[in-house]
Amino acid sequence: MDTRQKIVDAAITVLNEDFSAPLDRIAEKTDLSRRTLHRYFPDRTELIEACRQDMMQTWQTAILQACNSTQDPLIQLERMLYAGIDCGVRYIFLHKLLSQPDVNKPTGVPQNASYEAARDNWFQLVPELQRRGLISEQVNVTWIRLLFTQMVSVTIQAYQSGNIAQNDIKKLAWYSFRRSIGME
Amino acid sequence: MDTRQKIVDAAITVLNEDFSAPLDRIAEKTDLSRRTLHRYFPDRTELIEACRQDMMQTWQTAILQACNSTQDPLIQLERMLYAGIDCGVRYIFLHKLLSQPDVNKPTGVPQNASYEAARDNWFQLVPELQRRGLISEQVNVTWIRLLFTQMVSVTIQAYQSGNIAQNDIKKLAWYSFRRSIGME
DNA sequence: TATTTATGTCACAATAATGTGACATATTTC
DNA sequence: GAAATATGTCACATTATTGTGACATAAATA
Repeated sequence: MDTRQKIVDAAITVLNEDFSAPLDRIAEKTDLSRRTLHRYFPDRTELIEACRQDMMQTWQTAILQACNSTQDPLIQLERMLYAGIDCGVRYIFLHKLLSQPDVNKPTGVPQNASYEAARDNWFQLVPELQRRGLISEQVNVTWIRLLFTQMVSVTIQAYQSGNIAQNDIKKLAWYSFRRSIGME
Repeated sequence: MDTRQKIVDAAITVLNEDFSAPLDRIAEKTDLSRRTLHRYFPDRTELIEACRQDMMQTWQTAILQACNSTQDPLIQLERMLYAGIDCGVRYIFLHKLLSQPDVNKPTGVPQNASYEAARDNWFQLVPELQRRGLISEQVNVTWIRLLFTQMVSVTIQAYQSGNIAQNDIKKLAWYSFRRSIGME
């Protein structure tokens, strides 16, 4: 498997739990030496940048696929949740990273364009569902977005805990999520 | 206000976001010098330990109060959620810390006794509600516990976002939570 | 006011983390 | 098997972080 990707994967996992974790921690997780890690990523910031790119790419692809797979916004929402879960820690870390603007490179360049597009998809979806009366108008869009993100997080933790049947865990997540936002 | 407490508060907030954050970051948040911080806490581990104590104490007090305020387990659950929200970042960080056993001091001494008691209250509550048929037996206890924790997290983020009316935010949290675990 | 108490500033040593060069050893590719 | 490529090991300089002592200054208190 691609070494570079292996490093990014490990970095995403480690940094998601502890953003200031030393690079040794990441190298250790990949079973590579720190020296090798530095061969792929000259310094810490470049590694983080690579993570950001990777996360955005993965998420964008997943969300577009979810949107294009059907016209029904309800099913779109469901598949977006599954997409988030499939992206796993990537999804979590991405949103954590983007919500801490101080971490981002201070370049005014909006490299996020395609991500923004994906995000817009999301934001349009909820009001659409509200118009159709499927989600209560009472529930704030911000609130729903937070619930969504955290539901992905919960699901990942549940996977890791091993205390829950892996088969129906996604369905369970969808059940809890849609009810939490007032559906059905 | 108590300086020591001010430091612990800042530490909990900062370390919750970034566990390996340098002490300067915490000192900065308190508007104290790092030197002063070191006068109260000789080293990093002692500060973290103080945080742990503080968090356990706060949470234990809150949860006991919630339990003793009524006999109705349903209302107990609701008040426990409010208690978690009131504890704020404390609650989040406490559970994050306790779920990473490597971080804890390797002393086999169970200083957590009283906390454990508080935790047991929690764990007895859900099965009780399931017995009474108020929560579906289908939903796993682990899953509920994760949802609970994340709901506290969501609420705190919602507070911070400023996009949601502060008044009814707790009720909203309770609404989303109880529905997510299959109630009503 | 004199004295304690809390805090700040600065300098400093000790340790930890980062990033790089030089060279050895696998591993792959041709 | 030889060349190219990837990785490991070690040494090293640099920087960041940590923790402490010495002294100054501000604030509270007697």
